Amino acid sequence: MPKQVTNVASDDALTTIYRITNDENEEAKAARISERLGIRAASVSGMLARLKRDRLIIIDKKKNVTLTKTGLIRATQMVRRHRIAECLLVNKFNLEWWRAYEEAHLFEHAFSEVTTPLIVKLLNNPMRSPFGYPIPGISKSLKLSRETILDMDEGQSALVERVFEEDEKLLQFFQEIQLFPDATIKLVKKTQFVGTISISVAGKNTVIGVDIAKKIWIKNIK
Amino acid sequence: MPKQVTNVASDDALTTIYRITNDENEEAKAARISERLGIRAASVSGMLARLKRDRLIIIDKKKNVTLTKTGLIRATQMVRRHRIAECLLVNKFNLEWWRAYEEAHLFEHAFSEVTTPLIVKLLNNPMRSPFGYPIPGISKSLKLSRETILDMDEGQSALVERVFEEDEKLLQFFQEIQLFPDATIKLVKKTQFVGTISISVAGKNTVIGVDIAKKIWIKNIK
DNA sequence: TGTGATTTTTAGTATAAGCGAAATAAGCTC
DNA sequence: GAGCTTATTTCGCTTATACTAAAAATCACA
Repeated sequence: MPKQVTNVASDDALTTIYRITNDENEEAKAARISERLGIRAASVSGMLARLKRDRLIIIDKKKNVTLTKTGLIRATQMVRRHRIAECLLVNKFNLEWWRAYEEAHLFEHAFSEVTTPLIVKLLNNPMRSPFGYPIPGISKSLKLSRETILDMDEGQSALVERVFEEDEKLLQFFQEIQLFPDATIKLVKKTQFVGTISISVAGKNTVIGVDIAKKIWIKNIK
Repeated sequence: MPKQVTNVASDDALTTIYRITNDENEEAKAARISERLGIRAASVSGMLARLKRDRLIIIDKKKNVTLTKTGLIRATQMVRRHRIAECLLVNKFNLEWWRAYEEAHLFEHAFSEVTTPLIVKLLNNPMRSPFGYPIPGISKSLKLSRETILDMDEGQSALVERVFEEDEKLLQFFQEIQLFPDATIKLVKKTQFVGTISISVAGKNTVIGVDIAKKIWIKNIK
């Protein structure tokens, strides 16, 4: 047998596939996975081959990766642990919000069948992560909004549902302007021809790029 | 570069060497490390070669392994994290005492420079692990007692300082008879010629083997 | 000192993870 | 459809970690 200590790498790959297909509703192509995991395309190719061999993923004719039943179970478990870890870190350890994603990445692999329920209990059954994502669990998980700021019209307001969580610099920016889940956001001006959008959060105006706008999902537009 | 995700295996080896030499005051031979890590002697040989190459250990003429300055720093850090994790698990997560060693083994690798201080704060600067071991830290750590039950005479009492923590079955037994750190233990009868010792803990008598007796360190004999 | 028993090392094998370079395959655009 | 560009795979290499089997070195003690 190989080292067998941890399956960190393959679990991470499964998690990434889950996020792309499930949370972002995008096609999971090898190139995308490569960017997200920060490893070379050639390495992803090998990784996908192993995951396929182990029947954790399926690769269709168009090279899109989807999780098999088993793969989905594994990925869901890891995502669940990750988000529980984020709650633990922020709510109990008082970790700075913007650091939670990366630090939770370390903790998710430490959670076991034995400890996870204890932590869930301590946290009082959290339903969402600090970034607004539902925590998949025993019950069916909450539905994700697919609308982003780009779907708003000028003058409309909405609630922030969730934000892209994998970029600490971006999270720090969100923190600065107090753009958190459940914050009210108002679209002041759309100037997509220059690639920017003016929003107002917590009484202050800010200009963000279109790419960033796509990373802020919202709900209850009015 | 290699995979580089974690150095779990070599960190574990360093930790084991630390425990054997420091906590148990024994000679760290490859054979012993092999037993503790649960890997074959040949694998230990390779591991030690790597650790030596990286100047984390020294192997003397008698094949005893000791940590270098760098190795000691690494090992101490891991032991520290491990014991903090034990405290967290038992005191905050309400994990069963006897499970703490193994579960903490998973958590220790999750603790970072950023999160460890937060957890220490939450735990209010713990000085000892649930099994009675000092938590090495910034300040010089507490001195370890080298006396075990075997050093007591019949009729004497003492306080349990610490117990061997790496065997869940044994820990469950300790829990049953309520033999915890700080418990008072009385040596009722020494019958070493049959390899057993009678002790009294929490008002109840129990007979244990000599090998087990060596795994209960005590202090304040009177 | 000799001789079994224990320990340690060597040799050879395997797997997971990565990498770079180069070859292929797929998509697009004109 | 030709030709570019991007994506994916293949090839060849590397390292860490384990294993088995066998050889070599050490120990223990009679």
